[in-house]
Amino acid sequence: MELRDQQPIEQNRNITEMLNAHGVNPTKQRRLIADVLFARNQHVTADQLFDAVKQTGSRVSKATVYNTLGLFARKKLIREIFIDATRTFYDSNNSHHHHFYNVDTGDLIDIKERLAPHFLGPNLPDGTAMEVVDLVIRVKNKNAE
Amino acid sequence: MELRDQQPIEQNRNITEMLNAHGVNPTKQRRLIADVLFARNQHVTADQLFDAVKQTGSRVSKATVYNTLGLFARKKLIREIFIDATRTFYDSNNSHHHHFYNVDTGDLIDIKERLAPHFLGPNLPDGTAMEVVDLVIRVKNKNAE
DNA sequence: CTGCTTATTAGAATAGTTCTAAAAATAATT
DNA sequence: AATTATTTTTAGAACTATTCTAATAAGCAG
Repeated sequence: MELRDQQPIEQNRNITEMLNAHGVNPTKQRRLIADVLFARNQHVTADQLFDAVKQTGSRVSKATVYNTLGLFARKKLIREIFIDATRTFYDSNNSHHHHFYNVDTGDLIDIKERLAPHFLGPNLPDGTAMEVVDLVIRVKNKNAE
Repeated sequence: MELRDQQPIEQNRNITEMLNAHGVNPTKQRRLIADVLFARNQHVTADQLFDAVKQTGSRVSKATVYNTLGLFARKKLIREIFIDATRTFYDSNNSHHHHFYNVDTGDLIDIKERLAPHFLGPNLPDGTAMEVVDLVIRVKNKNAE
C-alpha cells in the first residue's frame, strides 16, 4: 500500500500542523471539525458542518462547532462570508478570492479572478489596518422576474 | 419666507415622487419612514430607524419598518449591507459605492472612490444577471492586538 | 355604500447564534 | 503520582434580529 493511499493519517498530520501553524491548539474536537471542513474547498454553514461531523460517527457539540469556526476565522484558517442575516458561510479556502451569490438559488460560487482592490491599502481610514476584503457579487436568474 | 426654507413640504413632495418613481405605493407609513430615512445619507439598522421614527412623534409598527425596508431594498431605493449575523444596515444612499467596516469600533463608512469591477459583467455565471456588487473592506484599529 | 385589494398591526414564532455554569480533558507543579 | 490550575467541551437556556400569522384598517373601484 502506498503512502498516497493513507489519506486519513496524512491528512491528520497535515491538519495538526496546519492548526499549530496558525496558533490553534489542535484538540480532538478541533481536529475532527477541521478534518471534515478541510476535506475539500467548500462553503458550509455551522449547522451543515455540525451535521457533516455527525455523519462521520464522531460527536461534537454544536457550541463547539460555533466556537471552533469563530476561532478558525479569527486565526485566518478560514473565511466568514456574511450573505444575509440568516446565512453565514464558512469558506475552507482562505486564499484571497471572492464570490458570486445567486439570490434566486442561494448558490455561493468562487470567483477565480483576482478583482479586489489591493491598491486601495493607502486610503484606509486613519489609524486602521486592513483586515479582509469581502466582495460578493449578487446575481439573479435571467428568467426570474 | 423663501421656498428653500419649506423643507418639510418640499421633502415630502420629493419623497412621494421618489417612491412613485420606484414603483412603491407611497402610503402614509412608507412616507413617514422614508422622511426619516432619506433626511440624510446614513447607515441605519431596522431598530434604529424604528426608534428614529418614534422620535418624530409618529407611530409605525416594527413589522412595517421591516416590511418597508425590505420593499425599498427590492425596489433599489436603498441598499442592504450585511455586516454579520446580527448587523444588517440600510444605506439611504443607493448610488454605486462601497464601505469600510471597522471591526473594533463597529463604524461603517462610505468609500468615495469607485473601486468595484464593472468590467466583470461578462463573466457572470451562466443564465444570471448582475444584481448588486457588495464590497466591504474590513479594517481593524492599529493599536488593537 | 359595498365589496375587493392592499397595507398595517401586535404579538407569537422562528432561526441562528451566544451565553452559562458545570463537567471533562489537558497541562503544570509539587 | 497526586494536586492544582488552565483550557476545552458540553447541554441546554437565553438572546436577538427577523419573519410569520391572522386580524384589523385603509384605500380604491364599481
